[in-house]
Parts: sequence; structure tokens; C-alpha cells
Amino acid sequence: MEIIYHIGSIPLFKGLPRPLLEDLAMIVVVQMFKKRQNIFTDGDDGNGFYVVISGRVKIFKASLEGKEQILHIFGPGEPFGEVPVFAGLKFPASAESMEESRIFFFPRDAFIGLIKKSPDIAMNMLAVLSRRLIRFTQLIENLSLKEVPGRLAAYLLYLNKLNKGSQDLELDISKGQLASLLGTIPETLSRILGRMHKTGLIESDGPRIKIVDVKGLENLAVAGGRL
Amino acid sequence: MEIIYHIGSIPLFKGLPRPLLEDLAMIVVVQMFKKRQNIFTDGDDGNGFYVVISGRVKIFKASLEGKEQILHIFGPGEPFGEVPVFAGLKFPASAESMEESRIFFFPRDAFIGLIKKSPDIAMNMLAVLSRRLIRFTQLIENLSLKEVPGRLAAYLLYLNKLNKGSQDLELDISKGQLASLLGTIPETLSRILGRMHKTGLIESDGPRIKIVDVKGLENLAVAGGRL
DNA sequence: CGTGGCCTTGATAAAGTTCAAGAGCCGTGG
DNA sequence: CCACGGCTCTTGAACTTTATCAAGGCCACG
Repeated sequence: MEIIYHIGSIPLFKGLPRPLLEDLAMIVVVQMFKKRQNIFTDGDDGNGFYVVISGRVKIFKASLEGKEQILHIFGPGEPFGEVPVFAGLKFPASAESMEESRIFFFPRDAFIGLIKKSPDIAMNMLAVLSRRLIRFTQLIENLSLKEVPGRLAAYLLYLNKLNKGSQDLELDISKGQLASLLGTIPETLSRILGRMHKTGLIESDGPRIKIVDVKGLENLAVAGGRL
Repeated sequence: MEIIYHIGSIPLFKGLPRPLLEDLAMIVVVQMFKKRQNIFTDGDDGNGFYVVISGRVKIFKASLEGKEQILHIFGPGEPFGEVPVFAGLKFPASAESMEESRIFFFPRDAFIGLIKKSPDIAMNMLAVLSRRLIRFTQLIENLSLKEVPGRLAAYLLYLNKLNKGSQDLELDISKGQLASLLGTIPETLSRILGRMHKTGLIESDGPRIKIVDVKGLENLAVAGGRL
């Protein structure tokens, strides 16, 4: 069945025996979201978690004044919204689709039953949560210890690594969203891109960015680097 | 045996059957740390995790210029340093004792073996990591969406809640360390405490702080409040 | 009684945000 | 086919917040 195929290709469920995949298929609920649709909101009660099958989802915190801080952007195969499954019941942040997305929902109680049967699922989930803690640690370091140029430099180098070292990058999110991800606002991001261009670190043309000076960016990305 | 008693009183191991506690006692390594002693450093390889038995430990990120951001302060019964056990191998932050502390160390491989035998340990650990994610989410919200007065107000209200609503608080960490926890520096913290005093939100005398205007603090603590 | 640590206070500087205006782009509809 | 409206992005100037640098006070401890 198609569902089983998708479930089997989720890293979280990698290497599970066929019968367990079938159990998972029994409890999954398939959901579709259009672009910019709310999936859950900070403070809502959660009674299960989600996995992106296609499309993209952002997890974020919003302030009253309308500023947002993006915590994650998740694509196919990535789970999200697990926290209420294991601790308390409320989502600590909000989730929204960034494009048309297909999402699998796994209800809490049935899923916990499966975990207790399979230490492998538990270990995989522990790995997922641990990686998320690493990501948050970096985000906190960026917000607290680095200035915006340093955060941007770190992000560009991250894209650079994703692209196996290619210095020709293409932003796959809008600059406004990138600002939210970096903990700043579009105006500031725009100015800093301009400054990086002027000082010869990058070349920039809309969403295409070319890294000219890797060393210079690495220097900036270290907490303490100055532009 | 004394070790077993301590292990049994760790929330992470709450409700485990006696034989499992004995297994844990077999693999534990007891360590003592004096005040301000390094336990592990950001980037080190980790081959196990820790539980505070007595004393206190801070987990933090440091920048080259010497600024630090405290991520957690852990006391008796609280585990730390679990991330390398489940994801990759490196600690994403550093740990240091804040006072003389007794710490139990559980080596990775033996512990993973126990987890696979006991879904209860796994579930408890999932809960621990999930709560940590909640804490990080709040920290990120504070750093990104609130200004320092808002962060301080939120912290005072947190102490207020810990003390079951008492408005007479006593800081149990130095103001310098509190500044690190709030993502700022001592000078700024000092000024803001002064301003809160002057505007009648609190009364402050060294480490003793009395909340005068709960509503006012709550208003500040919401992302968007102004002092 | 002096010395070092911690905290406070002041003056100054830097970084980032806000507000405002305008440019470029794209899809829609006349 | 072009004009319009709406969006994102950019740029400038003023302002706010926070950090930095420097100095002085307070207190505990030897």
C-alpha cells in the first residue's frame, strides 16, 4: 500500500520490521495543507505528532507585535510536534505550512503503545529529539553570542555545506523568512547583505548568492567576528 | 546500598523495578567536583551522561570574547549531558560545577543496553528531552522576541511561581550569573533592576527581591511589554 | 585593615529597530 | 497589451536598546 511505502521511507522509522510499519499504517491519519495554513498554534493541546511527507513546514514563535522567530523549517521525512507526546500536552510553538504539503499525523496513545513494543522506535525518537536540542543550542548561541552578520555568515556556510561545497547558492526561502530564521528583520538583513557584497565576501543577485570569500565568512561566523 | 538509594530517587529512574536499579548501580561511576570545576567542554566527545546528586551544575555556551550564555542550571536529581548518548558524540555545550557537587556518571553503551530492556527508561528519557526542548523554546523566545526587562520580569515571575506565589524572593545565583542566564551583562541587569525599583515594580536589597506589582511584571514579561 | 570580588553608576559607542518612502516584480483584469 | 495593485525588497534617517569602557563603592575574608 502507498501509505506503508511512505512510512517506511521516514528516517524515524528506518529499519523497522514490516509488521511494525503495518501497525503504524493502521494509526496514521493523512492530512493535506495548502500554502500558509495553520497546523497548530503555540499553547494548543497536542494529542499526537506529525511527519512531513511532501512540502515544507515552519515551526515558529510569534510575539504580540507581529515579529516571529522561526525555530525550524522541516521538509519531507522530518517529524515535528513531538513534544506534547512525551511532556505535558501543549505545543511550545506554532506550525504553519510554507507550501502545499502532505502530512502524516500519528495519534499519541497508539504511538506510545508501539514505542513500548519497540525499543528501536524509542531509540530513533531519542536521536531525533537530541538532534533538535543540538539545533536549538546553536540557535541560542547565534542569538545570544553572535551579531546578525555572524548569524548570516553561519547560515551561508551551512548552505554551502549542504551543497557539497558549491559556492553558488540559491535561497529557498524569502529574505523576509530568512530574517525571521536569523532572529532579525528584513531591513537589517538587507543592509548586511549589502555590506557583505561591498566588502567582497559575497556576490548577490536576488535569491542567488555567490560566496566569494569562504575564509572571511568563517571568520565572521565565529562568535566574535566583525564585519 | 547507598548508591541504589540515590539512583532510586532520581526522577528519570522513578518507578523502575529493583533489578533494573541494581543494573544501573553496576554501571554508575561516582564523581566529585569542587566549586567552579569543568565537567565537560563544548565539542568534547561524550561517552555517557550525568546526574547531579548534590550541588549544582551549569550548562553554558561561551564565546571567544568571554561572554557566556547559561542554558541550564541543574540541581539534585537532574540529568545532563545526554545528547551525545543519542545523537552524534559531541557535547553541544560546556558544563561546570557551581559549587562542590557529587555527580553520577552513566556510561553510554551499558546504559543503551538497559534502555533496550526497559521501555520505561526510554519513556522517561523522552520526557526529559522533551521538557528540555520546551525550556529551550522559551529561552529562544526570550532572546529573540523580548528585551532584557521582559526577560528579567519573566524570571522573577518564574521564581514567584516556584515559591508558591510568595512575593519575597531570594536570588540563589549571583547577579553576574543571572545576567548570563538572561542573555545580557551585569551592568545592564543592574540598571534594569534599578529601573524596576524606581518604577515601583519591585523592591530590591542585594539578593533579596520583593515583587511589589505582579500585574506590572506580567505585562512586561509578555513579548512586547515596555518598561 | 587592606585586597579582591561583585555590584553599581556614568559617559560613550555600537548595533539593531522603527518609520517612511520608493524601486522592482508579477499576476490580474480591463 | 498595458496598467494597476499588491507584494517583497531596498535604502535612508532618526531613535532605542544594549554593550563597552572606566571608575568607584561595598563587603567579606584573610
